[in-house]
Amino acid sequence: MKEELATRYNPVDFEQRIYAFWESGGYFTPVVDRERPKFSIVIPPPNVTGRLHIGHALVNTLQDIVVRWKRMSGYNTLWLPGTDHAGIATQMVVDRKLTERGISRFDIGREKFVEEIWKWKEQHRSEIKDQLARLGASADWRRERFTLDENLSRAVRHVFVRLYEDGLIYRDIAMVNWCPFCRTAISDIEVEYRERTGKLYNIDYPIEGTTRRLTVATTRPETMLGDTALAVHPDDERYKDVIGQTATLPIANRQIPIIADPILVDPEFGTGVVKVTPSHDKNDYEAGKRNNLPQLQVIDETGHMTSVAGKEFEGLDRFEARKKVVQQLEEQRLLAGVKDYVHSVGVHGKCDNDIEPMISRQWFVKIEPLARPAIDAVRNGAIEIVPQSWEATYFNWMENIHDWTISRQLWWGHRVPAYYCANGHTVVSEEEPKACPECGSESFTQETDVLDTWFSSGLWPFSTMGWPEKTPDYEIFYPTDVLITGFDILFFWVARMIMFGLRFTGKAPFSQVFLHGLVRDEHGDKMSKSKGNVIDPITVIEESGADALRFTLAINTTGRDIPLGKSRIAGYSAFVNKIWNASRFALMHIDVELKSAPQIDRDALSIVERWILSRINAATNDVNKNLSIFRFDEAASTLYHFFWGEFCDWYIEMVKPVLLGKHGSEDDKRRAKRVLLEVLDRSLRLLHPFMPFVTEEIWQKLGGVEPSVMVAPYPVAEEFLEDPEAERLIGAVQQMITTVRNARAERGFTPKDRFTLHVNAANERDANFFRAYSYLLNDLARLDSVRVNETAPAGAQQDVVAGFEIAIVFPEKVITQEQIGRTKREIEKSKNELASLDAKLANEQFTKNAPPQVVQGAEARRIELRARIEKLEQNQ
RNA sequence: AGGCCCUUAGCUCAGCUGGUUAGAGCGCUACCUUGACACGGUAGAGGUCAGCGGUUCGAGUCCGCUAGGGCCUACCA
Repeated sequence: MKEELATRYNPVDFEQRIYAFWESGGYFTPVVDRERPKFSIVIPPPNVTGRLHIGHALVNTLQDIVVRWKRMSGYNTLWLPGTDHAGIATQMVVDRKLTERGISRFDIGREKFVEEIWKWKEQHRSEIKDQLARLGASADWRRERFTLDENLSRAVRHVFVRLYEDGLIYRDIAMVNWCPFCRTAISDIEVEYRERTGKLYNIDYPIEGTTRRLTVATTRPETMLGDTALAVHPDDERYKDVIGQTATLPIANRQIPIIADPILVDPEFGTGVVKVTPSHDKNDYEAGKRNNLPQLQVIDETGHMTSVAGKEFEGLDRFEARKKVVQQLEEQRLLAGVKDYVHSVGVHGKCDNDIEPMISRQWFVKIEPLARPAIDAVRNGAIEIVPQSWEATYFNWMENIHDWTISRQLWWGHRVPAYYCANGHTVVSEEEPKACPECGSESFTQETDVLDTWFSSGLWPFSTMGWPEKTPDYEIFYPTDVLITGFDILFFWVARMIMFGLRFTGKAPFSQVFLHGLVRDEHGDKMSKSKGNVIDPITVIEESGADALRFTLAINTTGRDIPLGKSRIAGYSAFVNKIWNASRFALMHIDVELKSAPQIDRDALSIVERWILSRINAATNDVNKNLSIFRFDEAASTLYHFFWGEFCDWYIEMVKPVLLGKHGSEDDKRRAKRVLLEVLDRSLRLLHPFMPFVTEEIWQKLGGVEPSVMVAPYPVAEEFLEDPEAERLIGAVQQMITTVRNARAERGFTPKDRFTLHVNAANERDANFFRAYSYLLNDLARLDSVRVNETAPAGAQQDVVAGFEIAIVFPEKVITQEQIGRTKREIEKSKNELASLDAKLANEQFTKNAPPQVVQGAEARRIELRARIEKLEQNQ
């Protein structure tokens, strides 16, 4: 035998050593073999911007559970890891670092800045890898990818060119969401809306040639400098007469038309008059186009006022300009009122600055033709979303999808593969063109915009496999099987992968999507630095071990939010400790190695052994079933209760007398050791996907054939291990033991006091069982003897347990008040239940309509209740 | 405004196609240092399943309404 397990469970002692053992053994790497059934999955690539948080710990734990389970179940398994260049996020972080050093990115220029990011990226990539390794992620690091790798970049250019040639990518001047802080356009879904209490300003616009004024409400008075019309509803009686007249725009003193627009104006809302600012509001932009209104840009791309806004406003920050406009309106007595107003404001999710709608020239993907097949794929079942309720959200978004703004005015990312020749012609091609096909010019400048990060991550499942080349990896491992990710990136990422995958590979990139919930604190609140409830996974791993963290995450993953707190982790850390100690106990007695252990002779097993094998078989069945439907919580819970509640609490206690030589023969002992080894081995293999480190550390001591538990076969349920008789009899023994312990505690006896237990068995087979296995009752219920089918003396406490009449003979008749009250309550409860059962069984509708087993169950229960009531009444 | 989801023990949650006595973890109470484990063992207390109505022989589970909460999308002059 190998050296023994350490006395204390201390994960820090072995987790990193074990990970190195796996990695050097090459167990994470699948074979390149087209014949073997495969299972493949790609990681949602973390951003290269920093430390992994608890959400990463969750998503990667879940993936690793599935991956280890599939690998052990015989699949040629690939888990492909990697990182995302995360355009804006990464550029922002590096920019900030430079600023701390007193350097502006504009000082060093694009090329140098991008070099800086690459340096920074390289360092963080390895940190991310290390952190995933600490978690136990069995990803194939030999295939690690990065979205800016040469191969992946080629895939991006290829897709861009094909979409352009198909007319699905176009360049246009349009109103987009602009972040004045990041100085780039962003797409609609990158805008987050925040409820905010602002002000609603009522501004009077004098009508030219009259004394009448039209009052307009706005939350953004500074944009009035760019107004080019006022609008009313054509059917609004109040304003019919002013349509076609002109109003004076205050401050700017420009004349603007009063127009009618039924789309823009809701006569029920506010004053029914709207100011129209085509350059700085989405709806006004559309209205401007409908009515041929001029566009006046008064705010620039940095959020400052332009010269168009007027001399005294030029260069002012938009919020400063707001104050100044309000002040001037007040002075001119044109401010009709100000009130607090709660509305939602669009901010850029990455930097939290207010979005500025802005007209600019951008690249777009015409998305509707891509969305249609992606909707169909989910609708016809080619892709299954779990939990299914997310499908509604998916359809709702996909069916109302808007064109995707893909260009970003950043330096970090995939540069748009469009080239402009000296004569202004545009050439879109994967490589820089030699000559312009239109004019023959050989001088080109490449588009400076880069692509939205999600454009490249949308190709992730196949670009990482070598596509557009038909590489062996692509042919073997694509499409992938499952995608596991958070619901928060359903639109950003999942939907885009489906659209691109279908269009370019002709296949759905995965057949199942599991969307997990958000990790929250133990009270269900969002984790945030300001609340101080953030749990750092690496700290947890250092304190409690990766296995405890993983198990806690798994057993709380239901498809909704996942509450996580210190006390929970402590609870499952106790479980890992329990596994450790139970294994230590087992290893003290086990004296053969797995690889040389003799076959178990099924016919020679004791009932206790048949029972535990039947139980682990049921657990095995349950775990496999639940893993296949992503019920990580159920699978983990089953293992928890099997190992602790059945294996430790009952089985180990039941075999102790045999192992310690207090009961049975040497043969019995040898067989008990063999079964103990069997159950421990199966348990460790079952538990391995959830807690890979501790199971490996222990399993190594068992001397198995395989070099690692991670490549040992995952147990599958076997029908011949099911044993209803053993479950019935051992179940009865357990209930009897509990009943005796209960009576002992309630009558105030100590564990040293011994009693006699009488058991009545209706048939000889059961009677023989109780005679042969009386040592179980004697030992675990602390009895002096068990009498089978003998008449119990008067005064014994009678009961019916699991269908057997029992009687406990106490050394003296001690009945406490507690006991009397309890018996009364028990009798009353049983009588109530009996009454309702009687009524039920008397009802023909029930006996006729209910399934036979339900009726039979009710009848059996009635018989037991009657017997029990009779016995309990004798105790009074 | 539209959609999705939630309301079950003190706390956080399970309860799969409706079927015996509604479960778990943590917390709580009492007892126990028994030769794997006090990160332990044994026993126990604790629930009108948000409310109302309906379908059914039977509802925590299905349907409708009401109240409260969360999330997403759209809009907000």
